[in-house]
Amino acid sequence: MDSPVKQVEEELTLLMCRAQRVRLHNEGAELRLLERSAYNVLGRVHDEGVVRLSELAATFMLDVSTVSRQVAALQAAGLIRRAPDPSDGRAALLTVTPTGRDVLERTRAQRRQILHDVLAGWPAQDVELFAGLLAKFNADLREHAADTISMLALR
Amino acid sequence: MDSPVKQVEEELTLLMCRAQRVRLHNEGAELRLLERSAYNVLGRVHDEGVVRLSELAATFMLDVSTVSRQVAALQAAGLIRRAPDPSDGRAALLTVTPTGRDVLERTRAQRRQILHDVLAGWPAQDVELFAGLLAKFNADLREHAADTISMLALR
DNA sequence: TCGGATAGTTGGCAACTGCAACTATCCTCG
DNA sequence: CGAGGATAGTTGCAGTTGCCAACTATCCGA
Repeated sequence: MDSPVKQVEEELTLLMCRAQRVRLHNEGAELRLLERSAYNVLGRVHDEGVVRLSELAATFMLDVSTVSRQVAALQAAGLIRRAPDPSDGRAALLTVTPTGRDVLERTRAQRRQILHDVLAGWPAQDVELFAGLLAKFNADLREHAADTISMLALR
Repeated sequence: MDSPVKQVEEELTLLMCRAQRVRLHNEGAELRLLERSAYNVLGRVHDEGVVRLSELAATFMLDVSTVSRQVAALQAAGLIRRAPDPSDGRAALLTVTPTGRDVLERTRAQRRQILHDVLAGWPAQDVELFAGLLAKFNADLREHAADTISMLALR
């Protein structure tokens, strides 16, 4: 096994472990933003414009049932709207409400600011490179979905 | 907010969400390997040689209580050994047992193989670049630990 | 029109996490 | 040297996330 792959594996492992953190108790601040999971879903719905639930699940490589609950919560909070799909009575089309859009924008700005600070010492070129490689990696992950799942999850 | 940072944020978000997958039911295969969390901890202990629990927690940016339980499980499974720290009666020094080492090696080989497949189409140079940037990112994350936590977890 | 596929939902269960409270040990300072 | 604060870990408690399986409703091809 060649060494760069080994290093990628190690670094990804570390990064993913860190990402496991779950934020609780986020009430209190008047500007209460979004929880991790909600942010992911809301952000995706926003970027797609209109999506189906099953499409979201595929993107995130999550079970539809998982996404179903997250969407339900977002809808209850008034951040997402579901409209019946005129072409398929089983499906629902998800869109972001104005409120949802507003909350998302604030959350994103905050995250980007933090990331901006973390990357402050990086040459602009490296940031671009990193962005490109991450994008490529995500794309390839999705193509190898079946294998990938075993890797991420570790069977 | 400049665009490359934005893209990094988006790609990381996607990647992290995918990493949320938790694998259950991993019994069945005779070569039952490690679960995600256990793999992370075991791998780190192995690489460090000897570590304290609190050190692990800092590396993963997790609460010590969380790591405490993971270590306890690994110990119960006979993959990790704890020895009292001769220089500090409160602390314990963690090391990997021969069995643990064996299981870890198998798991790692499998993961690397999968990653190898995902990265099959990449020029060797890009893989190296990616590895380097990930490492740099992880290092910077740890320096900005306080901010980082809010970002990963989303407050 | 009937039966198999598809979109989502819900119930049940396990894994992770964090915080707070608690024990045991360490260490500094009077 | 003894007291009190800091530090290493553990445990109780509760919340989030995730998967699978079973179920409903709809769609679509024969």
